Amino acid sequence: MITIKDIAGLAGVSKSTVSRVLTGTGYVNDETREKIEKVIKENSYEPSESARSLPKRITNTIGVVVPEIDNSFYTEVLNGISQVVDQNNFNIIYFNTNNSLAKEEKALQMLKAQRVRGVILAPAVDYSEPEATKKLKLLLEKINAPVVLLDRDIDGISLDKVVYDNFGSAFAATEALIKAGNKTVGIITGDLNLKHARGRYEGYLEAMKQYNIPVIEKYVLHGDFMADTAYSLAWKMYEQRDIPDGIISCNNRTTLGFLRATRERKMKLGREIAFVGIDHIDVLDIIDYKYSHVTRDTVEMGRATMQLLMDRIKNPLKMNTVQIVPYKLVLKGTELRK
DNA sequence: TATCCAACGGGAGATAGCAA
DNA sequence: TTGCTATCTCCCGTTGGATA
Repeated sequence: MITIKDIAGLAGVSKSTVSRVLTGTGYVNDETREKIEKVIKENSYEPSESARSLPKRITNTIGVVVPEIDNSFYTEVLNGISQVVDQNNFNIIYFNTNNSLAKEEKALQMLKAQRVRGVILAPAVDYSEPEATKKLKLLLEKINAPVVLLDRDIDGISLDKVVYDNFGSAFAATEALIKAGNKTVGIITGDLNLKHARGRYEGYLEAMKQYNIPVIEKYVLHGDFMADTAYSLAWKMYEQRDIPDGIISCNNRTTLGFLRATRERKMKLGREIAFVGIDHIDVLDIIDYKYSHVTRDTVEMGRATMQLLMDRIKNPLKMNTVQIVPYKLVLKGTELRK
């Protein structure tokens, strides 16, 4: 690896003169500057960011910790984050925790060691246990950099956050089914140990209550936000030949699992079962697959999160901000059972 | 004005010193 | 001789102060 010392040796100057050329500070003779720039170009030298951060004790690196990097929701959010990062000449380190608390703790430890400028955290778990929350608090304090929560909220920790209207989105999905004339409405839930999953379930319950539609327990399919689980639950429901008029699913993966089972059972959406999913699945647009859903601007959600972090870096003393990302109902006819 | 020296900081790797 | 711990050295780029 070529270092500033090598460049200095090749140019016949000290490394501090090279440093002044790199930073554009201090006095450097024009002839010497040109000579150094020539050597830098010839050797494709690029300064080490980690070494640059040593004297300043800060970096221009942002740590992003997400629970499911393979979930298209997070890839779209990361796209938004990257856009703001690029505009501000920062760098990103990504960590995927696979919804594991241990991996999340390890990621945060590593971000502390990297002396990152800020952290965007989409928590792996619910932190419903006070001990776990206390441990996370300590960990975040040690990082000594601003943290913004993404998508998943944590009770008992005061931070900037960008979260989704989970309650409202599930309410809207359920209401759409009810307004379409469906008399029985079911739900494939997420993992109800998670706060955002409970929020969506409560939105469903509230819509049912407001429209005086009874919640039938057998139509409440307890999932975990994973496609395979939703697939098994839907398959089992079809096998028993006892299905509700309509059903909502609580995230993109749940929708995929449900749609797979529906296709395999040769059931027709909007004819034999009405359906509204939470989250848009862009790959289905490619094959022009139409299904009603509640969507949100995920790229904008990423941009807003990163912008919030930039604001916090610039103004550490400002009041905490909570941004709630709005939902949008997109009806394609599958909400209506004919 | 132009250039150099040395300190800074955290971590990795090397070395020294000690006990078993 | 081996294993462990403590200490030292080096790495990197930046920067304040010294020097020519």
